[in-house]
Amino acid sequence: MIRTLNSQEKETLHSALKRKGLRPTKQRASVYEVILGKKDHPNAEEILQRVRRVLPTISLATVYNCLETLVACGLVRQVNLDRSPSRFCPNLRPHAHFECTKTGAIFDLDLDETTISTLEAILPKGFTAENFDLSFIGSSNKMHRKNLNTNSLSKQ
Amino acid sequence: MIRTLNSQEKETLHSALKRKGLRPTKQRASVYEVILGKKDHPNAEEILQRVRRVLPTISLATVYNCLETLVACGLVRQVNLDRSPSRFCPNLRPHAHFECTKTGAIFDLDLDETTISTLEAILPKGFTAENFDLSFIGSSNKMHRKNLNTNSLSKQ
DNA sequence: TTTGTAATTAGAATAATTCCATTTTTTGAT
DNA sequence: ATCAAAAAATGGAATTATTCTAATTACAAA
Repeated sequence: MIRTLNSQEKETLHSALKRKGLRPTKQRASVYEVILGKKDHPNAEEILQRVRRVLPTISLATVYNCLETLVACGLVRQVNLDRSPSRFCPNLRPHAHFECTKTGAIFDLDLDETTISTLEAILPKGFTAENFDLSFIGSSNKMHRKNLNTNSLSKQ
Repeated sequence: MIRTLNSQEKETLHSALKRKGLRPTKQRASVYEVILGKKDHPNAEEILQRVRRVLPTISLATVYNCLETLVACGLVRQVNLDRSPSRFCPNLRPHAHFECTKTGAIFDLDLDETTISTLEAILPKGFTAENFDLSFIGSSNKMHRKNLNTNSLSKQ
């Protein structure tokens, strides 16, 4: 069940790479494809397993290289929860993460404008944030569906 | 310049340990002392260096053990920013962290009730958080004073 | 005081990630 | 197309934070 990039996604990838003078290799495309294909916040090792179904000889080092490139190009986000291996996420909207202690599932929680303003207001004068990270840990009654193709949830 | 625990701090430590059936050893007291003494969010290695001024033979493994114990007792908090080594913090009030990209300094940003409510309101129905982590990365014009004995800042 | 339990210790082991040297691929100029 | 230069991929070694293990030491209660 291997999803391929549609032409719009391909264009997004190619132009983001070109903007930085980087080449659109099949390894980079496959890693990007895997991250878009199943939005379950996989780590590098899991991404390696999935990419190998298409490129059986890709190495873990290359997966790390591709991930670094995709993050630097702003195409995917690196998510660090506590000290567990970094996970990767294609959701570029402002959002928080929720990790369910029962299932291990990670959900995106989209943030509305009001909430974002409240977060910005936490900063004292003289502080400028270029980025923030917000995560919750707890339990939820949402099932962790194997093929969930979005896990963004909003309030209510 | 070695600070020692005052009687109230000693009492806090001893009773928190006793509640879990753990012993108040000099290693645990020293690690706690170091974390209270300079609120600059040191990591395990930095804590080792500081504790060794008092207990020259303490090992890194013991520092890790003591930190785990103190965190489990709710006396200190473990702060993970990205994938850098865990840091430790004696501030038990609800707060966020701000890491300055210029100086590396980490500041506590205390959160008021309204902000905490806004954070809780991010969770959809069916989600219950037992904990959250909020951190900012950016730059600030606050100096990183070597002997800053508090780094909590509030809005304004 | 012994005696069992807990804590400390040094060093080995682990795990995620990065680094390094080599090979392969791609690009652009001819 | 052909070749040279640059970039990327590769496998394996190195690094780093942390945990584990086995042995020793300290402590508390009987």
